[in-house]
Amino acid sequence: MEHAQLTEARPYHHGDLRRALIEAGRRLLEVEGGAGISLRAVAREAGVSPAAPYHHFRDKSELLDALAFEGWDQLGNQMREALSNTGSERDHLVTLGVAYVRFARMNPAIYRVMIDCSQSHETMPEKLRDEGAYQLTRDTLVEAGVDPNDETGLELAAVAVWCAAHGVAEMVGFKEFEPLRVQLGGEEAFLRSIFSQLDIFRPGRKVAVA
Amino acid sequence: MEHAQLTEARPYHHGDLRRALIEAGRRLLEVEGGAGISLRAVAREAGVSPAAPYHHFRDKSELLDALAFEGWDQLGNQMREALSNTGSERDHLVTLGVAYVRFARMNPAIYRVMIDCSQSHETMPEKLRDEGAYQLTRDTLVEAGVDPNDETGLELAAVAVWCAAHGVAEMVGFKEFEPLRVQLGGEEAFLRSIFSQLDIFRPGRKVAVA
DNA sequence: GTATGATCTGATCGTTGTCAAGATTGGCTT
DNA sequence: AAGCCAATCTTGACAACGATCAGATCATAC
Repeated sequence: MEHAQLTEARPYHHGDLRRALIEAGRRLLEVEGGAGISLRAVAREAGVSPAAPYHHFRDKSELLDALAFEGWDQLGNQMREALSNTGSERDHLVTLGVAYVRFARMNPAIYRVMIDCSQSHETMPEKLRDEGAYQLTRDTLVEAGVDPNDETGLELAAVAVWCAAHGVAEMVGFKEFEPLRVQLGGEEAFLRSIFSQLDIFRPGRKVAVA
Repeated sequence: MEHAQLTEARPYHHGDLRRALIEAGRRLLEVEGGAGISLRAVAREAGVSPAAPYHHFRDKSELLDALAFEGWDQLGNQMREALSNTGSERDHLVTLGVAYVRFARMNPAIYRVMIDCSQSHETMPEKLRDEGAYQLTRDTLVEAGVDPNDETGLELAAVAVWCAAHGVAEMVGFKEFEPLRVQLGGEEAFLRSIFSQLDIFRPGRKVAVA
């Protein structure tokens, strides 16, 4: 939150650069957007030379990984908070989905970094899977009636929820949907409507996972 | 499909460069992946100087736009084909979704370019909306029982389907899901299972669009 | 057959990711 | 307390990139 330490008498060895770089990166992502993030720009923003980051990150991609990690952490917290701020009206899943999409839409550049990192690793972000939103989703699914002993079914449902949330997060901002958005009474109502529509893929009933 | 025309006697004024650049770009996207696509590399692949493309595209982004355009076109065709190759088993929507995801997974770099371009324009790709998969989806939705006179509901449903398909396309490749994929009997079965799960967001019944 | 305008090249600029070599410094050993 | 070591930071460099511009080259309209 506080400004950088550029103007102050630069300490010879910058107390904790790694952290400063991460926060500089986050600032740049929020302000400049995803395009304006170069390793050099991050170093510049943190007040160090262009080569300094290489003592804390092997790659540019490793810096991005760190930014992504923080992003998933923050997202998890926001979803947890959203869940605890809601009454027990039984549509907890929608609450989670709305929180997810809301984060993605309010921090588009950071969210893009998160997704790109995951995809380049071909791996689900640990912060999501282990302690974050994924567990939250599974719990909520069980609470919503999914058999907790049917691990396959539970995993499948969680994947589906995540896929849907991500899809909505990335597609819902297009200008073409603006009329729909206002007609439905704003972004949140729009999101809820979309999520409510997501039964359309179901040709039969509750699928047996065979 | 055929190789480049580097080795031949270079025509002084390259017959139709614009087209050659697009196809060179497509080749690079397929082979090198999304990272290895630079304007200079495309020019190199097409056998022209690094400045040549600027007579046909204002920007690098304009070249990517053209690539994205072709991608959406190709995707539309594949979905149409998938639909016509299927019996009338009434799960046409799932067929469409599977075709969509299949394209995205078999051409990941191109698909990424498509999505990035759309997002940077904050606009739905015209090839999708006007003559492509979107209309196809709407038709299939009507066929599946959505009231064709309820424009709002129809649009909402189509958005939801697209969101879900995109989400699945981008999330379904993670290694964590490999056991699930084999357990369910391969990629297609996995996809169908996920799509079948997508009723979980529905807390009530068929949503009234107010 | 020549002028015009479109197309292509070469050279160049500013920026980026990355690396190697040298400067600086906090902390451990004795 | 002195001195050394390894971690940290800077300087300088390199290749590759996007972009621009002056000039060469060609197809074509007149």
